Amino acid sequence: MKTNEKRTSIRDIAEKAGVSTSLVSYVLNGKGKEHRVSEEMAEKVLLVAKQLNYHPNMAARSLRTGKTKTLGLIVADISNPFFAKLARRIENIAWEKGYQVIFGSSDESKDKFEKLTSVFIEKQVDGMIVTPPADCHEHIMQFVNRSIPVVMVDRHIDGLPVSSVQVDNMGATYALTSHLLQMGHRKIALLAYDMKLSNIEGRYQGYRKALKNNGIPSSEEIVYSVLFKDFDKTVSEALKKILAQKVDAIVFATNQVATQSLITMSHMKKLPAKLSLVSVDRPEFRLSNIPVMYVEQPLAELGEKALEILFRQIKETKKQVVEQITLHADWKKILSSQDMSDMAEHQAIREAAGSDEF
Amino acid sequence: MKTNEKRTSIRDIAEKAGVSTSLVSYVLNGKGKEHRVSEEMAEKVLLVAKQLNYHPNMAARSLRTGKTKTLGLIVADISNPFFAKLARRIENIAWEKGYQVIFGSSDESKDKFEKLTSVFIEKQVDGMIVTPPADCHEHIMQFVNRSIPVVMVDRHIDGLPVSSVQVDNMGATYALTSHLLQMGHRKIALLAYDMKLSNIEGRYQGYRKALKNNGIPSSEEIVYSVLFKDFDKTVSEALKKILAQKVDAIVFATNQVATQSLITMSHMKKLPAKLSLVSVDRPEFRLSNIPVMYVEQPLAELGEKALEILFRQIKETKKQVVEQITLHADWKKILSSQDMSDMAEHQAIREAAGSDEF
DNA sequence: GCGAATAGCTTAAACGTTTAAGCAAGTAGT
DNA sequence: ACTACTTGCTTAAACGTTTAAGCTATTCGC
Repeated sequence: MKTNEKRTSIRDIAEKAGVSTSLVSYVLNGKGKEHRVSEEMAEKVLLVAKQLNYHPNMAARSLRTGKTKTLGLIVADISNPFFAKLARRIENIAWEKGYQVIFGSSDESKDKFEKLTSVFIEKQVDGMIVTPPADCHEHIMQFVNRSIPVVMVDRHIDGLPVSSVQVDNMGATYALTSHLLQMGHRKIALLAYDMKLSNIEGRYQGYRKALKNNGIPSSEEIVYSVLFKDFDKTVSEALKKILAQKVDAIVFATNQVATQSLITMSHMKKLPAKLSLVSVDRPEFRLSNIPVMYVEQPLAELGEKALEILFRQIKETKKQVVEQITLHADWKKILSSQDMSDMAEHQAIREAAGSDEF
Repeated sequence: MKTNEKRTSIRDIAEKAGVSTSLVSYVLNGKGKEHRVSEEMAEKVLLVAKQLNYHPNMAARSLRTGKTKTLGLIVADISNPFFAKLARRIENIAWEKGYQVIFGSSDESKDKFEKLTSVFIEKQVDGMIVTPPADCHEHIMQFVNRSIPVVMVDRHIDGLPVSSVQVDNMGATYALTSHLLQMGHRKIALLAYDMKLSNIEGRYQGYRKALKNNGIPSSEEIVYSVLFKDFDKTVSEALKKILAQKVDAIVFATNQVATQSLITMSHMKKLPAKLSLVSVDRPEFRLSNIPVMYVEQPLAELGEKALEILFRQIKETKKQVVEQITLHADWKKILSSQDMSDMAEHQAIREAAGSDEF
C-alpha cells in the first residue's frame, strides 16, 4: 500500500481490465445481470476494483444523478442533549439506509437558518429535517421551491405545504399541570420559551386548559416566556419574579428552561419550603432536595417518524402528500428527577421515589 | 417566487445576461477584476444571478476543483456530551472558514470506523478530525495514502505520520490522585476505560506515578478497565468489586465511567461512609450527598488547535509537517460536582462547596 | 441456411463547474 | 503606421460518473 498520487477512477479499472468504463459502472452498481455482463467479466472487474482500492467519486456521481445520498438536519443547538439524541437517532437510521447527515445549529436565529438553507441547497441534499426557528416561512419555501423534501420536527409552522412530526404538546403540560392541581397546588406559574414556536404555544395552551378545567383563574402575572438571546440571564430573572410571587409550583416548558432555573436556584440562599417543579423533558441538572417531575417526549419515535415520511417523499417524486403527524405519548407517566433508575434505560416509571437513603 | 422545475445554473445566467458561462463563473467567484471583466458586466451578472435565485452546484464545483469545503469528524459517540461539545466547537470554527462538517460516531468499533472512512473518502472530504478507536492504523492510513489531511484529537496512535492534539492525560490523573493522597486517602482504586487508547493509558500512568511518588504500593486488584461493549453492565460490576474491597477513594478515568458508576451507586442501599470520588471531566450525573471532584479538559482549545493544524495542512499541499501537540492544562483547578456555579460558564473554581443549605 | 432474436460489449453524451488559452478589438509607443 | 500591449470577452476541455443507444457476433426458430 503505497502513497498514490491520483485517486483511482472507474477509467483506471476499465483500462486495467481491458473493458469500457460503462461496463465497469454497470458491474460496480450491481447492474451487471440487468445489462447482461458476463459472469467472468463481472468478477474480473470487481477484482481489479479491489486491487486498486477503488472508491467512487460521489461528487461525480451526484452531478450525474442529481442525488447525493445526503440528508440535512437543522436543529436549534446540537449541544443541547435533546437535539443531540435526536440527531444521533436520525444519523443511525439514515446510515442504515445508506444516507449521511450534515448537521447545522440555527441558534434559533432566522438569519443563521437562512445561511444554513443556502449551504444545504448548494450541497444538494436529498432531503431536510428541520426544527424551524420563528419566522422562517420563506426559507423553508426555498427547499419546497426546489422540490427538496422537508419534514419539520418538534415544531411546525402553519400554512406551509410541508410535512411535520411533533408531539401532543398541549397534552404534556395538561398532564403536568393537572398533576400539580391534584396535589393540591393552586398558584401555578409557567416559565415558557419563545411563544412563537408552535410547540411552546401548545404547552402554554395545555397549561391554561388544565387550570380552566379545574376552575382556577389563570393569571398572566405568573406566566413568563424567555428567548434564546441572553437565555441564562432572562431565565434567572423570570424565575426570581415568579418566586417573589410566592407560587406553589412552577411548570417549565422545556428542559433547558428547567435546567437553567435549577442552576439559578442552587445559588439562592433561601427557597420556598414547599415548591413543586414540573418540566417537559428531564432537566440536566438536579437539586439535591427538590425533586422535579417531568414527562418525556418520545424522542426516538419523533426521529423515526420524521425519517419515515422523509424517505417516502424522497421516493415519490410525483405527488407529494403533506402529512402532519402528532405523536400522542402517554403523558400520565410522570417521572421524577430523584428517581435515578430512569437514567439507565428510561424503563422504570415510579411515581415519587424516596430512595434518598444510602 | 414560483415552483421551479429545474435548478438554475450558471448557463441560465449566462444566457439571460447574454454572456458566456466563463464570464459568469469569474464574476460569481469574485475573480472579475483579476480577469478584467468590466464593471457593468459584473453588475449585470450579479443582478441576474440574484433574480434567478442562483445557488452553485457544489457537486459540479467539487468535481472540477477536487475540493469540497467539507470536513469529516469521527468521534466515539456524538451523544456523549464531551464529544457533542467538541463537535459544536469544531462546527462553529469550520463554519466561519466556510467549511461544513459531516459527523460520524464510531462506537469505538474499528469496523464501523472503517465504514466511516470509506464514506468520508467517497464524499471527498478536504480533511478529517478523528478520535481513533483501538487498532485502526490501517484505516487512518487510507486517508494518508490519499493525501487527505488528518488530525487525531483526544487520543493518538503511535507510529503514524499523522498530527495529533491531546491533553496531558498523565498530569490530569496525577493531580487528582495526588489530591486524594493529600486528603489522607491511601487505598485508591482506578476505574478506567479501554487501556489501548492512548489517553486512557496516560491516565493510568498518572495514577500510578502519583501513588509511587508518595510511596504507596499500587495494587492491580483495585485497578479495573472496561470496554465500550456492555459498558453499563461492566462498569457496574467493576464498581461493585471495587467497593467490596473497602477502598478510600476511586479515580474515574472518564466522565462516562464516572456517570455510570454514580448511577449504579444511586441504586445501592448502602454506600461506604467515607468515600471520595474524582473524575476526569464532569460526570453528567450527581449524587445528592457524595461530591465528585474533577478536572476539566480544555475542550475548546482541543478543537481549536486541531482545526488550526488541519487547515494548515489543507493549505500546504506540499511538505506535510507532522505535529504532535500536548495541551498542558492547569490540573490544579479541581472542581466539585456540588459546586453548582461551574455549570454556568465554568468560571468559578471553589474547592469544596458546602452550599447544601437552602 | 436465412432472418430474427439475444448476449456481451462499446460509444458518446450529459451533469454544472472551473480555467487555460485564444481572439478581436482598441490604445499606446515610437 | 506599424508593433505591442491592454481590454473584454469567448471557446473548449476537463473533472468522474451514469445511461441511453448502438454495434457485432453468436444462437435460435423453423
